[in-house]
Parts: sequence; structure tokens; C-alpha cells
Amino acid sequence: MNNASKSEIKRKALIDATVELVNNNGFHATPMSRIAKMAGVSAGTIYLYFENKQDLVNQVYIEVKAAFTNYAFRGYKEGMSVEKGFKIIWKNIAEFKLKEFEEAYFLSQCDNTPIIDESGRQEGLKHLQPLLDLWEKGKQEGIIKNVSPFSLYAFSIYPVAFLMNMQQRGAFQLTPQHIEEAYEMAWDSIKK
Amino acid sequence: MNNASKSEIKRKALIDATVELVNNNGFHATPMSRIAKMAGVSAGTIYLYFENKQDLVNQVYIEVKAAFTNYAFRGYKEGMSVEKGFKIIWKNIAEFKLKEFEEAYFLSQCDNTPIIDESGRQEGLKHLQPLLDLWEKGKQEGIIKNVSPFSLYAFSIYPVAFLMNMQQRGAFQLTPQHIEEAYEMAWDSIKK
DNA sequence: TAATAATGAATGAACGTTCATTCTTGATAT
DNA sequence: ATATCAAGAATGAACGTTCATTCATTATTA
Repeated sequence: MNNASKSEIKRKALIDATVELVNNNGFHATPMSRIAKMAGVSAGTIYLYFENKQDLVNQVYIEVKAAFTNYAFRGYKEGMSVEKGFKIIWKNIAEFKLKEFEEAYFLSQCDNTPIIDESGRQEGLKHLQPLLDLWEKGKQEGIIKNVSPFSLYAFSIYPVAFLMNMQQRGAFQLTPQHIEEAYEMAWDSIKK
Repeated sequence: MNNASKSEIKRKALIDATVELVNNNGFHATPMSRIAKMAGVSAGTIYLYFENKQDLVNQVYIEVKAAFTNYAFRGYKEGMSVEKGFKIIWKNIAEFKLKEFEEAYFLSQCDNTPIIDESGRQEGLKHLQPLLDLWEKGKQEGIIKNVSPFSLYAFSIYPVAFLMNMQQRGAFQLTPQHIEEAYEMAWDSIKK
């Protein structure tokens, strides 16, 4: 095993530890020492991989966000019909939030608090462009409501985060049946 | 002016300061000393009104949540039709999130992070019952989709918080036109 | 053995909370 | 009216702890 991959393993361990600890305690209640311990390295080692705590959490955010958007567009092609394309992307997103719960919950926390600075946010938003393009096409075809992409996102994608949070708190169970119903609601809210 | 109202003024100042500072910096990055300074009292005085920092933020949460639900049901009567009742409640909620932005943003942050403990959450959820009852009635009348109240909330109410957050970040402007469109999307998502 | 990676004790700043002290209030006495 | 004073309210310096970060030392690597 070469150095690059050893480094990568430690980096990954630090990122995973950060996600888990920030999910359970919040950013400021997560000491660097605990991140180090959970990742199996010493406190000082973190500073070989990241500039400081803020840089660590920024990089975690960007990396997790990239994994999310990558997942979201699996099997999606630009040429698809608006309805079919949206269904694929929506289901991918729902699946991600179910299967990769820790990562999804971390993103939800970052997106609703002042943990991440503006530059990190911009960076994370970039990769959603294909969905915005699809919606634009849908508007031109008269299939999608002629409203701001923020509204489309708010009503069709954002609600999945709420369902995920409720499932996390044990309030209810997200079954495939629920997912199917939720997709119908998402589509009903944005279709013309 | 008697002592009781003087106390109330200071308490209010402390609660307002907490909301504003937690909104801008997050709970753990808000020192008690800054809350005290912003409220115009000394650090020690906080402990005459609240047990400790956690108790302070819990009480702020419960109080703000109560103000929110109180606002939400203005002008609503149990006997109303489902569609009319929902419209009134939805518009109230939207108006609250626009006009009382600081308070609404504070709630959004508490509801998406581990700041508030479970008991505080339960307390905050209590007061939404009339909306749940209205939805139940709507299901029986075949007007509302026969899905979990969590789904109904996720798709019709929760999205407003996203729009509010985006407006806060200057990403876009929530005009009355946007509100009207958003209401249509909310209704389309839950109606049968 | 030279270069690189990793360690963890040490540092200093910042924080929540306490408490000895000071200030304010308003009832009573003059 | 004015002075006195007891009691509660408020203060803010001080305390003990925790934390992010550093760096002299040690271990690993090639």
C-alpha cells in the first residue's frame, strides 16, 4: 500500500468521524480531540490534512455534497423527457437520503445553520444545474409550473429532508409505499 | 412601573438577544457574555432569570414556538371547510415567516439541529393539533390525500421554511406573487 | 540514514458559571 | 418632605474547565 492511499484512508476516517460527531452533537460541541480519537489518529495529525476546524468542516461539506449530487443524477440523461427525468432524479435523492442517512443528515444540518460559510455554500450548489436545466425545459414545454426554481426545489425536493428527519427521530417509518406517495405529492406540486 | 414588568422587560430583552445571536452565530458560538451585553445586563444577571444556557435556549424555543402556533390559527374556526381552513392557516404561517423572520429562522434552526432536547421538542409540537384535525376531516371527506400527516406537513408547510431561508440569504425575493404561487403548490401537493 | 509522518503534552484564549460586593427600591420614621 | 434602612436585584471580576492549535520529540519509511 502506498502513501497516497494511506493518506486517503486517514482523511476518509477523519471525514466520517466529523459527520457522525457533528450529527450527534453539532459542530461547536464537537472537539477536535474527539474527532481525532474516533478516526484513530492524534489531535495534531488533523492539522496535517486540514488547515483548521472550519476548513475541516467546509471540506466535509463539499465532499458530502458532491457525493449527494453524484448520486442524484445516476442513470439520468439530458435527452430524457421532463417527467421521466424528474422521476429518476427524485427517486435517486430519496434513496440517498434513506440509504446514506448520516451524510444526508449532515447536509441538512449544514444547510439550516451558520456552520458553513458562504463560499462553501456556493460550491455545494453548483452541481444541481442539470435539475435546474430540466425544470427550465419543462417550463418551456408547459409541463412544469412557471415559478422560480427555488419554489420548485422547496416543494418537490426539500420535503424529503423533513421526512428523513422525522424517521431519524423515530416519529415514523419511511416505507417504499410512503416514498411512492411522496413522489406523487412532489410531482403534483410542480406539474402544471 | 412595578417590578414584575421590569423583570418582564429584561427577560424579553434576553430572549430577543438570544434569538438574534443564535441566528447569526449558532448556539455554541454565542457566549452568554454577548447575550448579556446585547440585552443590556451583566453576565451574572442571566442566571437570575434562567438556570443555565441550555435552560435559556429551551425557554426561548418554547416561547417562540408558542408565538408561532398562536399566529398560525388566527381567524381560524373549527367549523370551516377544509379548503378554506387550510388556506387561512397556510397564509398565516407564511405571513409569520415573512414578518417575524427572526423568530421563524430561530425555529428552523432548532428544528434541524440537536440544540433542543427531546422534551422541548414535544412541548413545541403540541399546539399544531387543530391543523392535524383539519387534515383528518379532509381525508374523510375525500378532499385530502390519504397519507401520513408527516407527509402532508412536509409538502405543504415545511417548504415555506426553505423559501424563507433563501430570502434570508438574499438568493431571491419573496413577493406576494411568490406567496400566492407557493400556496397553489402546497394545495396541489396535498389535495386529492 | 535522511526525510517524512505522526504524536501528545503544552499553551493560551475563551467560555459558563459563581459569588462577594454594590446599587436600587420603597416602606417607615422623623 | 426628608432621612434611614432592610432586602432584593444587579454587577463584573475571578475561577475552573475546555478547547483549538502548536511544536519539540519520536516513529516510520524508503
